[in-house]
Amino acid sequence: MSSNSIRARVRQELTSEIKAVARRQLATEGANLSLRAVARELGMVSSAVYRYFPSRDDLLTALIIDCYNEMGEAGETAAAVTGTALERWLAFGHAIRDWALAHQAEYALIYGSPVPGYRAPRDTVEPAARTTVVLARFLADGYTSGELRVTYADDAAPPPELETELVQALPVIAPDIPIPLLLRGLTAWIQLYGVITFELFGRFNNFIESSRREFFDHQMRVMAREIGL
Amino acid sequence: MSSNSIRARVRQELTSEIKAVARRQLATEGANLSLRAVARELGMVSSAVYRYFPSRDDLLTALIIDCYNEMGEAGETAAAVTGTALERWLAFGHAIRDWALAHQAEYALIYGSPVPGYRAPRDTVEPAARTTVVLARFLADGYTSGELRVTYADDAAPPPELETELVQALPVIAPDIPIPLLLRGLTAWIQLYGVITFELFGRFNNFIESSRREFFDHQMRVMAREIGL
DNA sequence: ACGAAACGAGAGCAGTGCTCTTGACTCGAT
DNA sequence: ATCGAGTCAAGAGCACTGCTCTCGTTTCGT
Repeated sequence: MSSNSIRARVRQELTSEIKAVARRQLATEGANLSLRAVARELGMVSSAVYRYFPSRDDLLTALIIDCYNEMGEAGETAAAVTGTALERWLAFGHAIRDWALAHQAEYALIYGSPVPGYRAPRDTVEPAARTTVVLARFLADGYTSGELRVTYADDAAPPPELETELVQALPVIAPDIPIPLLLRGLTAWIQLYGVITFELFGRFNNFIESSRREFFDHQMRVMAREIGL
Repeated sequence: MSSNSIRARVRQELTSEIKAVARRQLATEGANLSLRAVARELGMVSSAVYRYFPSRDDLLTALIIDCYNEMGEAGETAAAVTGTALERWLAFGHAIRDWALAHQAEYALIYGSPVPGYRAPRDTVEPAARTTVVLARFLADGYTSGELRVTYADDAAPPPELETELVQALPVIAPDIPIPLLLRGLTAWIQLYGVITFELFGRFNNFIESSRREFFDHQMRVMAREIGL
């Protein structure tokens, strides 16, 4: 059978070996990592790498997909922990942040500036949505189970254009939650990644240095109250 | 006098011309713009550009400083508008967003992923702080004038390590405001740039498309209430 | 008017992504 | 066991990059 042939196995191993080396290079070179340097480190010639990834962008795509999946899995397992909704929310947030801190270059690759000239293929959108799906499910479950207790009494009503667009997107995001809760969830979503991005991209330098984890935790608790925890 | 010599004037003009071309290239090539391409577009040879910028990184630094100053100026003039504190807050936020939308590559350069291998020199920190200074002054003025009415009754107390670090940083950021207000201001600060970053980096694609301005406005109003407007 | 400094142009070096060709290897089917 | 097809690593080569150095020329301050 072809899938177990020597060639297929070697190909599989070499493919992940290339990705591993490329991810190590990502830390120092960022998105413009050198395919030739990867090949050099693996003791092969650059043209050989093209047997495994038809272009540098395809290698980047493979890395991006892997990173999205890793972060998504980290978020999923954290959110699946047993405990109160608040505990699960905090576990989720810290899981995302921990992964980002441990893989700064990878986080920059998937959540930082878009790589110029790179067009993300369709294969990336599903892995990219994993963490967002966790969050949406968290909101939906919390709402139907009653764990999220929010009163939207003094919420500013969204302008009609925004509301219709949100209603339109609701079925594919988080069905059966009210628009005000979705808006608050979006605030929390943006805040979560906003804090991480600011932290990793140096916005807290010479300002918040030793208590960044505490700051993140505080912001996540503020957002927890925002979504009704 | 040397500052009025032909050479000095030509040098001044060519310097800004190089920066202008480089910024145009920024849109298509991002942070890895080509010094040679810039030179080519200006009809000179690549080595000539090195008379004006000793390295590509120095050219990037010049662009970064210019961008910080432009955005800072946009924020300053917007915040100086006459009106209620809420109006000034909204004007500030939209000014930042408008500048970012009009200069997407430039925004990515200063607020996106750190350029690998690039170390920002000291000259950049003051321009970088301009928008933040506007915001800090806004908080301080609003607090002393009583325009910001916040009750911190059910605010979660920050952990002591975070509080001491914030107290330590308070004098250089926004003197004479209480820590709870500073924390809420940080939330608003992060949210402002978080929404813009998500919008520009494609996080809203296939989700919020035509009502992005309304969404941003809504988030800014949520944050306005957060800081007591 | 003269020496110094600044300047543009060109050649050159090492590196890059990518293509094409060449020869060796492995595979599945006969 | 053999043989054609597909796969592989290697190398040469193209156009590009940042950067350095040298070489005449121009401009400056004195």
